[in-house]
Amino acid sequence: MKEGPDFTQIATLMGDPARANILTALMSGRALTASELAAEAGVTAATASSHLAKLEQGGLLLRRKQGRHRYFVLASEEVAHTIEAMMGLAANHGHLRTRQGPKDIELRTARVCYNHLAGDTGVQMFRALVSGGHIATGANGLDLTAKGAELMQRLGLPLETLAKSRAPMCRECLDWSARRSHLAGKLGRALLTHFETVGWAARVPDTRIIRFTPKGRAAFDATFAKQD
Amino acid sequence: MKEGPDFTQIATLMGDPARANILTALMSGRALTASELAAEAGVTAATASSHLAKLEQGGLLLRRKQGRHRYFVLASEEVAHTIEAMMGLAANHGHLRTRQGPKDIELRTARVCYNHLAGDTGVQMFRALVSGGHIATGANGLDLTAKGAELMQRLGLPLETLAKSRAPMCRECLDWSARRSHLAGKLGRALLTHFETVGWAARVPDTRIIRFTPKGRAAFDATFAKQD
DNA sequence: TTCATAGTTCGATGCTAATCAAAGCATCAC
DNA sequence: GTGATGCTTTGATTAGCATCGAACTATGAA
Repeated sequence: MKEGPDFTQIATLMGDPARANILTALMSGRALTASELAAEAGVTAATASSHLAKLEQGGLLLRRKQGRHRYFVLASEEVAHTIEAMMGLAANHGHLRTRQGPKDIELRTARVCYNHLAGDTGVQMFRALVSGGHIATGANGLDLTAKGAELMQRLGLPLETLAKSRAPMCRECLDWSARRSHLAGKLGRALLTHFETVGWAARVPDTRIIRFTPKGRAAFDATFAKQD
Repeated sequence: MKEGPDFTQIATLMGDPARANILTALMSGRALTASELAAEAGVTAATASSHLAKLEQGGLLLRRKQGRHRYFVLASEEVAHTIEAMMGLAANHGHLRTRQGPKDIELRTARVCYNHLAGDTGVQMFRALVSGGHIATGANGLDLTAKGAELMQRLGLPLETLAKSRAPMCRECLDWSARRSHLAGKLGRALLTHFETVGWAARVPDTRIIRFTPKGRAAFDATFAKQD
């Protein structure tokens, strides 16, 4: 018995409310300082510092020193993916943090998941890319097709730069709200960045919400048409 | 802030060593009794009972009453998937439970993940199915192609029966040891059952290990050839 | 019926870990 | 330098919870 890796430490780290708040805040993909995270978690700086040390030690967070600030980010996309999976279980079981408000609806419509687009809009994009034959399952998992590369060129994504790093181009990430896959990986990140750069969408400050402009929404829908 | 579902309860449930042992044991996909799980977790029946109640309450387990026994199983494939993700993080960070022994190697070669085949062998099968065009990404995620259906017919899988339930036919599950996808979903389950039925492989009692017979291994490799 | 086995509930115990205030470092501004 | 800000360390306090033995309930066997 007792087969397989021991995940108790990781689970314990995620199981404390203050630490869960910290992790949730970092799901926005932004680097936040220790003080910001303390406020986010609703604890004093001392307590937060202790939590952050543990999270870093446990491999969930990375710490970057910059002047007298310490910035924290999630350690990897895999960590983000696991957190989304946990949120999925929680949502499934009715552990929503708040009553469904307008904010919650916006979250479900479009939000940041670590560094890529999630929510209904993210799922819509994923399905459109698949249906259009722009991404397809290859021997190494999901990958960009030639047709897909063409589309990205047309949109103006710097594919050559993306190709340089060895990280996977496409990854699936299970969306906690829509309960379907959306696109993660380098491409997912690049697309979200692109939408922000060209002004189709912008993040609502201090939240994970992404808000599309009317024009941006129209352009997005034209590019990634809804599937039945 | 505090956006998204609150996963602290779920994480806390997974974060206790006794409960983690219980969950790990149930990753074998078998239904185990309260006493068996108590032994597995290394605690008394009283303690285990308390843990099992909490796990059921938290939606991670299902309880089935049968005579004077209570059988427990994981509540869903999604729960299994989340646990695998946590194991992936843990393995990545060196929290292996034991030093790499022969048992560990067997686990990495072929094991049960909830109800389907995982480990190198599971990954091999997944890649072969994808390369051979037997499964492909469709609008609703991974799906069996016509060519794939043909293969399954040839193997003798009861596709009609499978098609009846509304659960997804194919799902990807990230393998904690190989760090690649293997096949879950109804098809994944049916294939593993098939291998056992036709005697290609058998479970090692009281473990998650699956051991292939020499003949079974040969047949498996012929059907699902290793990819580069 | 009587005994044995499976599981749950209860109460007591003890340990772990979250928390904060205060003091200590480190960095920046002046 | 002096003061201010950001963060960490230390030590004391406290609350929660895992644990077990023992009593209790339910099912099955003889």
